[in-house]
Amino acid sequence: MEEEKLIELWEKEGRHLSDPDSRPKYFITAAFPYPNSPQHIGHARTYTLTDIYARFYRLLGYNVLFPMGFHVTGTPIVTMAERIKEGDPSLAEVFEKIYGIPKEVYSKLTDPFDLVMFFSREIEEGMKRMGYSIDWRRKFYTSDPHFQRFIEWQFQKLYKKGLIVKGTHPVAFSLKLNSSVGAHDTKGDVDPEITEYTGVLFETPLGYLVTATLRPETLYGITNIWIREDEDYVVVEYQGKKLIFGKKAWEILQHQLPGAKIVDEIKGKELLKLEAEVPITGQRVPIWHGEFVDPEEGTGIVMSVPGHSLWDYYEYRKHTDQPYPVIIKVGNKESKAEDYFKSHGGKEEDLEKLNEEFYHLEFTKGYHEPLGMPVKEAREKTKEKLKEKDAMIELYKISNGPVYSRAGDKVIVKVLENQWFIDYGNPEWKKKAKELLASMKIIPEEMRKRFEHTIDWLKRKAATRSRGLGTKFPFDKSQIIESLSDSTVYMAFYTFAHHIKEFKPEELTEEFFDYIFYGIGEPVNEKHKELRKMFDYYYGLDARHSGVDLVTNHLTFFIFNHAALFPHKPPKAIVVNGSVLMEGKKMSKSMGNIIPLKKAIEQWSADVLRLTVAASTEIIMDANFSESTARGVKERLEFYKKTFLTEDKGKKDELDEWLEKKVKHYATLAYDYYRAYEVRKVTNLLFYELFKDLQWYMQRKPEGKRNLSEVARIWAIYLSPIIPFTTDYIFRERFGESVFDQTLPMFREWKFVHEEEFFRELLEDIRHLLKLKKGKKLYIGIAKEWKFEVYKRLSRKDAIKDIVSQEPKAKELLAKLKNKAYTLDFPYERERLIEYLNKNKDYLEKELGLEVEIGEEKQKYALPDKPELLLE
RNA sequence: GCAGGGGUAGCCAAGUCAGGUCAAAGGCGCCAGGCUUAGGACCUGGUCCCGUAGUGGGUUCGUGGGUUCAAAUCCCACCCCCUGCACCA
Repeated sequence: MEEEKLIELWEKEGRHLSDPDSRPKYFITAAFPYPNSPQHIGHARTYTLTDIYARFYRLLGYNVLFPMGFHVTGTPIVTMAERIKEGDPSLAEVFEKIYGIPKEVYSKLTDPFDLVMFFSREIEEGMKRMGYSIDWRRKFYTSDPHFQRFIEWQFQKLYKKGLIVKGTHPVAFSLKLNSSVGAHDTKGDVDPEITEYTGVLFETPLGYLVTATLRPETLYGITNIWIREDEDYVVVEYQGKKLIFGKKAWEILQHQLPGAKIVDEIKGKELLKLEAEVPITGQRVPIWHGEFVDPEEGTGIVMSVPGHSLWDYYEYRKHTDQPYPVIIKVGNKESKAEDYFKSHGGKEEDLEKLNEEFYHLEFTKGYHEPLGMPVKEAREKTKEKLKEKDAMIELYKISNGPVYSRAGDKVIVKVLENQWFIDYGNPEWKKKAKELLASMKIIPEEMRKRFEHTIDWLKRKAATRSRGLGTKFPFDKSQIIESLSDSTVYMAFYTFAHHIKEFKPEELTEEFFDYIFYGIGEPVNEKHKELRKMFDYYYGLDARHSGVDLVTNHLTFFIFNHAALFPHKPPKAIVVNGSVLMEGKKMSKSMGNIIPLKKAIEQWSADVLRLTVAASTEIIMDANFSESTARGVKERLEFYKKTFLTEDKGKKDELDEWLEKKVKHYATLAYDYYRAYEVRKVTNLLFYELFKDLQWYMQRKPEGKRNLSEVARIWAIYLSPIIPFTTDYIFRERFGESVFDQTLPMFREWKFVHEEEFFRELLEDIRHLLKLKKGKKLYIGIAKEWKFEVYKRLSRKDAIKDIVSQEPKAKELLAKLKNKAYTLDFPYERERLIEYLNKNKDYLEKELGLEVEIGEEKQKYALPDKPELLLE
C-alpha cells in the first residue's frame, strides 16, 4: 500500500521534526487523547484538522511544531482496569464487537499502566497511519515524573497568587466505593445531579426542628409542622446549635453537616407535645403527625403549608376544618392548593403529579403577597432573611435519583470538608482571563460569546480528588490533582519535553521551571539554558485545536491558567470544530455505529477519511460520515491520480489556458478560505469543482494532446494539507520531488473570465433545446452590437436612465432583464466571442451531429449571454 | 430556569454577516435513458406547480407583521427544536 510507504519515507526524511531555527515558528496543538480505549473515526476529526493546518503553515514557510502526548490521569483509566479485572461482561460489547479486540488481549489489561501502554500504542499507530505530521520525539505521558514536577510548579504558582483556596463542597458520593462518583462510576452511566434545598430551623424547647423545603417562601403560610409519631428522632449538635432530624434521614444527612454529633434521641410522640416558633414571622405553630411523611426523605420533618401544597392540604383536612392562610396569587386570583386539587379531579393517587404542576405554576406565575413580589424573587428574599436570622442550613439531594453506584449502593450527597479549589471566581483573575480572550482569535467567531459567558459564571472548581491517577497535590499529599486541572498549560511542556529527561525529576524544582519560563534566577547548566531558549522560541501557542465540547471546561481553564501563569506568552488562537456523525446519527455504543479508526483506514485509506471527516463540511458543523460520501471521495481521488499520472505532452492551446486560469482562480480563493478556516470551500473548489472542469477538458481534448502538468502541480500543492498521501505520491511520481518541499504558489486570479466558460454554457443550452426538438441545422444568432453595449454599461453600473436616454431601444431590453439589470456582470466582448465560437465550430458540429452556422440574430430574442438558437 | 445555537424543497445541507445574476449550490433518495446476461457501480437528463422551439408565468425558504423599487437574507413579535449548566474526561 502506497500510503504506508510514504509514511516510512516521511519518517526517514524527518519531515515532521521541528527544532528552533531562524524561521518564524508556528506552534499548533490539539487536546491530547485519553488512552482508555481505542480511537474511532470521531476522534480523527480534530486531529486531522490540526494536521491540515500544521501542513498548511509549513507550506507557508513556517517552522511548524505539532506535538502529541497522552493524558493519563483521573479515574476512568482506573475504573476501566478494575472493570476488566472484575470481568465486567458489558466490556465484550465494546472491545470485541466494536473494536475487534480479542478477549485474551484485553482481559490482561488489569493494571492501569498496562492499559495505558496498550491503548496509547494503538492510538499512536493510528495517528501515524492517518498521516499526522507529529513530532513524536516530544511524546510524554502525564504520569511521567518529569511532567508531574511541572504540574507541581503550576500549583505552587497558582497558590502563591492566592488562586488555590480551601472550603467545603457538596459532591455525589458512594459510601461503598468511598469516593465521589461521576457518570462513569454509576450503573447505566447516569450523571448524578445535585440540587440544593433549604433546611428551615424552627425553635422548640428541645432544639431546632429542621424542615427541608424547596419553597422557603411559603413559610409565611405555615399552619403546623408534620412529623411521624411512630419514628425516632435525633438531636444533633452542629455549630453550637441543637438541631432535630429524623433518625433515618440523618443517616444520609450526617454526611452533609461535617462535625455534627448526636447528643440525644427523641421518640416522635414526644415531639407532638411541643410548639415551634416560625423564623421571620415569630408565629407559634403546633406539631402534628403526618401519615404522608417519608422518614427517609429530606429531614423527616415537614413544614405544613396547606394553602400551597396539595399534600399538606390533604393531610390538614384530616386534622381540622379550620381555615388556613393563602399567601400567593396567580393572575389576580388567590392561588389555593385546594382549588387546584379539586378542579383536577381530586383523586388521592394524582396528588404527587398535581402537586408538582401546582409548584411549577406558582413558581413561574405566582405573586407573593406578604413580600409583595413575584414568587421567584420572594424565594431568594426569604433565604436572605433566614440567613440573617441564622435560621437555615443548606442541604443537598440527588435530584435525578435514585442513582446507584457501580458497587450497588445508592449515591448520596456528601459535603467535603477541607476541599481544595482553584478559584476561578476570583474577580481579578476573571478580568485577566477576559482580557486574554479579547486578544485571542476565536474560530469560529460565534464561539466567543460562549467563552465570555463561561468565564463569567465559572466559580470555584474542585482541584483534587482522593482517587485515581495523577500528580499528588502539593499542599495535601493524600489528594491527587483533578485531571481537568492538570492539563491546562501542558502545551508549554512540549517545547522541551524530549530534552528535559536529561535531568533527574528531583532536579526539577520550582526555581528550575521559574528560570525556563520567566528567566528568573541562574541556569544550572548549559542544557538548562537551552531549555529556556526552546520555550522562548516556541511559546505563545499559535493555535489550540479542540472539539466544541471542551469550550465550557478545558478551553476556558486553558485561558484562565495562561492569563495567570503565562501573561508574557499568551496563546493566540483557539480553533473549535464539530464532531462526526455516522450516516446522520450520533455515534454511540448502544447503537453499535462506531467505526474504529483502524478498520476505517483499511477500508477507505487515510486520505479518504481525512477528506470526508475533516474537510467535507465547515469547521464548526458536525461532519457526516456516510458510505456514499466516502465512496464518492475515493472515486474522485482515483480519478485524479489516474489523470495526473498520465503524462501527456500536448501543445498548450486556449483550452489549457482556460483550465490553468481556472485552477489559479480556485487557488486564489482557496488561500483565503484556508486562512478563514473554511476548509469545506477549499475542497469544494479544488476537489469537486475542478473534477467537473477536468471532465469537460478531457471531453474537449483528446488523449495525447493534453497537457496537465501545471494544473497537477498547483492542485497537488494546494491540496497537500488535506490529502497528503495522494498529492505527495503524484508529485513524486510526476515531478521527482516531494510536494512538501514546495512553497505555496500564490495567484491573484480573483475574477475568472474566459470565452470557454461562455462556450460551455452555450453547449448546455443547445443540448437542452435538442431534447425538445430535433433538426439538421443549427443557427446561432449572436445579439446585436447595441445590446452588448447596454450589457457593458450595465456591468459598469452606469445609471439606468443614462443608458436609456442614449439608447432608447434599451428600454425593452431592460424590461426583459427586470431585477437582473441591477446586478448584471457580463465580461465578454462581442467580437472575441464570435471569433471563439467560429474557432470551435467544428467541435460543435462533431459533438452535436448537426450543421452549425454562426451569425447575427435573426429575430429579436437574443441576449448577449443567450444567443438565439434556431433549428431547421 | 439561565446561556448559546438553529428552523431552507421528499431527506441531509449551502446561501443569511455585506438585500438584487435565488425556484435557491451540492449530496442522498426517486423517475427516465445509456452501459451491462442481470444486479451493483458508473454516465446523461429530470425531480415545487403550470406552460413550452429553450432564455416564460405562478407559489415557496418556521408563523404573522413591517422596511424597500426589490427580502430566504434587514427590523419587530410569536411558535418550535437542539446543546451546555461543572468537579467529569
